[in-house]
Amino acid sequence: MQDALIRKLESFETLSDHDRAALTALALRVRKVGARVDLKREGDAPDNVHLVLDGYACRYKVLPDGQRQIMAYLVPGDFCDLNVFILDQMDHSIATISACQIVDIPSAAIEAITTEHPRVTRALWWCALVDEAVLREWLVNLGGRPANHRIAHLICELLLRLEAVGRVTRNSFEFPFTQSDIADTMGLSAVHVNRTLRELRTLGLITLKQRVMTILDVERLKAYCDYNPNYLHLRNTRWSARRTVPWLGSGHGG
Amino acid sequence: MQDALIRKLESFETLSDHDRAALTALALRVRKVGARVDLKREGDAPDNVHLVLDGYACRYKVLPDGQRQIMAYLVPGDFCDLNVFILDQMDHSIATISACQIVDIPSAAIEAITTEHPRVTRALWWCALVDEAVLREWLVNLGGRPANHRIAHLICELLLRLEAVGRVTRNSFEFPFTQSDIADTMGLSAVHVNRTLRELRTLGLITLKQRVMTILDVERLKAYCDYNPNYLHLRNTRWSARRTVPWLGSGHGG
DNA sequence: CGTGCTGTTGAGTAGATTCAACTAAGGTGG
DNA sequence: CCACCTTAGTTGAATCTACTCAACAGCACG
Repeated sequence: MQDALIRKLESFETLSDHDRAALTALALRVRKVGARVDLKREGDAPDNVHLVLDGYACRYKVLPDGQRQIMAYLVPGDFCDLNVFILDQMDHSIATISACQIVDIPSAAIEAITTEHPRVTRALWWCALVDEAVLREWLVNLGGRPANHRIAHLICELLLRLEAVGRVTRNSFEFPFTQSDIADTMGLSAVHVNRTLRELRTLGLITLKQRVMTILDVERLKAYCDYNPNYLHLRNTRWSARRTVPWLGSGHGG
Repeated sequence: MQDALIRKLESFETLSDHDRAALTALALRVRKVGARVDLKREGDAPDNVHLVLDGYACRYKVLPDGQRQIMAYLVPGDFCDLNVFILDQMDHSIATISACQIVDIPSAAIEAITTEHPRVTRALWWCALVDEAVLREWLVNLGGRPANHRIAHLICELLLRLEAVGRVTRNSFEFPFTQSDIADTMGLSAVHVNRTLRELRTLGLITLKQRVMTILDVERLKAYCDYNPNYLHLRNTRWSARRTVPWLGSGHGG
């Protein structure tokens, strides 16, 4: 199950065996990290690039009043800090949610792969742009949707992102987040998250037990929150948006 | 006043005359666009790179129920779409707020400048990372702060960003946003924005008339909303965070 | 001199919060 | 093996922040 990154990249661009081998070679220094551990703290100087191979992590900030805001979920195949080496210091922290496998990649190794593998370079660019698009969609979520749609939207997004890295089986996936985590993500109180999850359960849209989320009716859940996956820019998956020009795969990667 | 971009980049990295000349040469095709005009619509295919030379614009999305969510303000010196040429289609729209001067830059010109000017390349990277950091901070704003702090925070951010491009005089700057714009930005109703602005005026923190925002007491306003400018990663300005290693300017741009 | 957009203010309402009590589950040590 | 402790989840009641609806004032524009 170490191919999360490759699977994700291939949901955008078809890679050659050579490309895949180069990516696999990045995962030399794999490290196991427990749940609820800081990988990086706000103010730290960037060092290596970190990649989540397995498990869930998040970006977060803590406000002066102690309030925590989670700004991103990092799932297998996601980079923690692909480009931050430009900056002097982290402006947010990164912590594991569940136990994780993390790869430390020297930024020189990233530079090397990008000079030799144009398709991989394009795909890494795509990663960064999608991360930003997800951030924008979360902003829409917090700014424009009520609590029940907000949480449904998050669940839809996780389904698609996890499916792109092969972590979904029969519409079920690992869900190690506590209700407090979701509250700090969605700008809600933990109590209200509890009631909202109950609503989604009562409506027969999801079940959630033993840290496993199951979506009972994907189409109904998507309709419930008007979910539009275009911002994930998935191309080679069953969720890909219909396009006028299905300019698929085998890119000549300029 | 065409040097907004250069000024902004120099708040991160000192540039040579040669670098500056190359950047100035980008602004060939300048275009005037009226207020409230779409520059790009969701679903469009990316074409050129667009740069705001003068005026204010925004990124936004419209939800199925007609609700508009603004996700970013673009001020002089900001790129609309520095890297989106990787993607097949825009996942959000971009519109002017006030009348603007926009430069259309062929992506080839960007590629050319980045191969020849490593300091400029680093600085453009920095732009993209700061844009993302601003987005994260906005998420914190919507998720974690009450309406009054939220709006105060936005005003503080605009002050710093506009100061970095020379658009602030005696703590005053152009503020062409309507209260509805602010509402759609901050996830509030226009009525509540009105009352909140009145609160800030009553507290003697700001004045706002004839589309000009004046901050009466910058330190008090920043204290009011616990403003921390670290996410803007400004280095060569009076707002720069104190650093242990002031590894300033004249970077050997690797 | 109306028309439309922006801003302002009041009144009633609703969605979400806080506080609080309590249950369930998991882990630890005697 | 069970008492104990801690964390996560659940539910009720009261409160509050922010919303909706509505009316109106100021101003620009044709």
